[in-house]
Amino acid sequence: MQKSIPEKLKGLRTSKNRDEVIALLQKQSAPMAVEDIYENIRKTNSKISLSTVYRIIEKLVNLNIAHKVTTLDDNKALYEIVKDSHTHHHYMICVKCKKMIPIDDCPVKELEKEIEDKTGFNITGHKFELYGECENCAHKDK
Amino acid sequence: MQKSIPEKLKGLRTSKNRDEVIALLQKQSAPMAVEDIYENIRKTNSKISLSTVYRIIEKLVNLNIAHKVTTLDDNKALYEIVKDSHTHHHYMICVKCKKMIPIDDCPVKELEKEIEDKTGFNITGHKFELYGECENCAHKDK
DNA sequence: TTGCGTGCAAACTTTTTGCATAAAG
DNA sequence: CTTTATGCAAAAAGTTTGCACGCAA
Repeated sequence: MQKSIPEKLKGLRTSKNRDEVIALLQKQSAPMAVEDIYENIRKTNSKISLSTVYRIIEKLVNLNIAHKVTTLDDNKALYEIVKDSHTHHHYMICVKCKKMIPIDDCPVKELEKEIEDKTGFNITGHKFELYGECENCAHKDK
Repeated sequence: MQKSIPEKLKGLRTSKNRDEVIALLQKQSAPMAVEDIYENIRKTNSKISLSTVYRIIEKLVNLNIAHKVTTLDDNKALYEIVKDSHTHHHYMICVKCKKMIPIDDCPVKELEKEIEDKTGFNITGHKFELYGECENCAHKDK
């Protein structure tokens, strides 16, 4: 079982900024860019700085509270809250509208075990993304 | 069936630089960063410029000769020659030594079809990467 | 001769860092 | 008090662009 976020934060000083970043990420259904996190928080907390957001994100990733997600079309990193293993999921990314659509559960788990046995690699994580046209975009144009 | 590289290049002017980039990428078993391509080619062709490499890579990606690969630990893009569907493969990335180890074939194909049926998404590509410790690093230290 | 491909330098974007100050414990 | 967290500005790192020139066709 995974530790809860408050457990993972144990030992650190409290920080309003950090709490706001966590709360914001928890509300999202798709990963967010650092810049977007910054601008969003800025609406209600005009003092936070971009470098603080970067530093908070770095910490959250180290504590395994957030994950980095990378996409093929974008040079900037996206982040999302780590889901525990049975809510953990992946995304389909529409190559037209760029929407990221969550896939309900993770279909990779069994594969992972198989490959582990076959190769002797000790697998601790994975990344899985699908690209294509979402229903909306497939119906439009053409 | 896929078009061959010379077929894909049809219509473009010949370019020594582009040929060297393609030849270099074809020799690799793991994807390369633009900077590495640049430095490698520079050893024998001291005149090529970094922006030319970027422009060549952009063209190769548009022509579907090369692919972009993104990894979680690195902010820079990596590129590799597009493999046709039956040699197409994925990587296990060692979180310690950062080595990228190819997984022989693509175990995702069936999954893809399944998800396509279930969701109505028209899947055109995917990304699949495994993270963990390679055999070497697992034996070392600890 | 036309215009694609290239080198060079400058601009841009994203991320990291140094330093002085504020706030937490 | 001591140390972590923060803001600001500057620096780095990666990528893109403008311009003039060379070379392929």
